[in-house]
Amino acid sequence: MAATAGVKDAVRTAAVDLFAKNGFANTSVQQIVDAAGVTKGAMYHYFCSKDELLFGIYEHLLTLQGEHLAAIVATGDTTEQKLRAACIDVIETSIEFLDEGTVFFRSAHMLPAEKQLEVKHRRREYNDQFVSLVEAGQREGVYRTDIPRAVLVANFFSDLHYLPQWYSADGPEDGSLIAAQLTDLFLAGIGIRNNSTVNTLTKE
Amino acid sequence: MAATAGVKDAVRTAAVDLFAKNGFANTSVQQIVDAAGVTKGAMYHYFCSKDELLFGIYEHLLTLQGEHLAAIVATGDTTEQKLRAACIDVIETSIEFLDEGTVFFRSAHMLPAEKQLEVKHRRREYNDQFVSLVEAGQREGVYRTDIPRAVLVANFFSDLHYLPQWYSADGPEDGSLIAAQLTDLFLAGIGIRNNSTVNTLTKE
DNA sequence: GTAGCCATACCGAACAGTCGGTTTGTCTGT
DNA sequence: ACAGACAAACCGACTGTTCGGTATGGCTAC
Repeated sequence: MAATAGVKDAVRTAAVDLFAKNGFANTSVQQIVDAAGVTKGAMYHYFCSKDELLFGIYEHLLTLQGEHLAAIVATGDTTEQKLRAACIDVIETSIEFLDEGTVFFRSAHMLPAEKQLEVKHRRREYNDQFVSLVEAGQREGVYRTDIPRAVLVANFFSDLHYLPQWYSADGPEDGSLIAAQLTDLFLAGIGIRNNSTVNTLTKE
Repeated sequence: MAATAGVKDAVRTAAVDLFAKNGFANTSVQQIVDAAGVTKGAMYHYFCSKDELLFGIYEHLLTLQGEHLAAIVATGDTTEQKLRAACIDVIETSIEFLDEGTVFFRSAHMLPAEKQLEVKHRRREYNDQFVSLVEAGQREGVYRTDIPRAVLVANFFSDLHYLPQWYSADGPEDGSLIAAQLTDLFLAGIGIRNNSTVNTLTKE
């Protein structure tokens, strides 16, 4: 089943799949290697622990989304364009890696304390960049200031957490459409006025 | 440490605490009974399994929030008043039982499949009642109809899921204030126009 | 009152199974 | 012959649960 060249990938794929379906603690190393079509010896030749398998999932997502956000911030767009692009991107990425997201939000506490700190730190970096965008928008007078920034931002990140719980790729809705809709709801909520733009957005 | 009369309560409290802090799978029965100041024998005299301990947490929250929502729906208020009250209540309840919420959203997949189904079913009941309120508001022309109801509602429930991850009781913000703010953000997002009312709301 | 009876509450050692990880050995290409 | 890539057997630690047994306290018969 696994590609001839690619024990690592086969193990990773199987691990994400099983972790998402049954949870990290309920998935044994034996189940993973069976699903990947390899043996424990092969797996431990490439990965030094089960924890590392889990941490790899976090690494991958955090790096990917961090790079995306940095690229968006570095453009010459307006603050509003940047924030919208950032929202759309992170939702679309979360949909693309839905299984990873499931594991991410459910099993972070299973990581060894040291790795948990690293994840926390890197998430904070993402969060801070995001907050900066909102702050800039507030200074420009386009976002409301009557609610703490932390609450405004939490209101958006919550969508990412919940996504793996309700979104189904088999559903009638396309990922990009959902991304546009959730982004619109968020921006409508934090805007000075509620200018609905979702109808034009979904066409571009 | 445990009240002289109350092995059950002592165990329950300790279990919620440890499950929230270390996760269900990482908490051994021995740890629970040690923290509760009782023995395993005593615990298994009252609870037939570790799973039942977990399920009890779900039962409690689901029953409580279900009753609250039913009471709100049964009032003679307008749809808008009902929806606002429902939002405020469920956020406040989630803050009051923050540890339970942590366990709820993180460890549901650890339940035996049969119990998982029951939880799913009862959550669907809550969800359906909530959707009905939004639907009524749409018919009355006060909520937008350009985004699927499922997305509108998911956008709110997501806040509940995320709450245990960022809200801290030690923080500067009061629970009721956060509830009003998050509710306002949600209602502003789904409203035909974005009428900010949070300033008056937090005074009432 | 008090002796006998019994249900309930509780104890804690032991069991049986599972798991992550390691050791040892084999095969293959160079 | 030697090193990297694996396979298979194995180990020690830990877990949820069980179960034989003890302590307590109320009820009944006399």
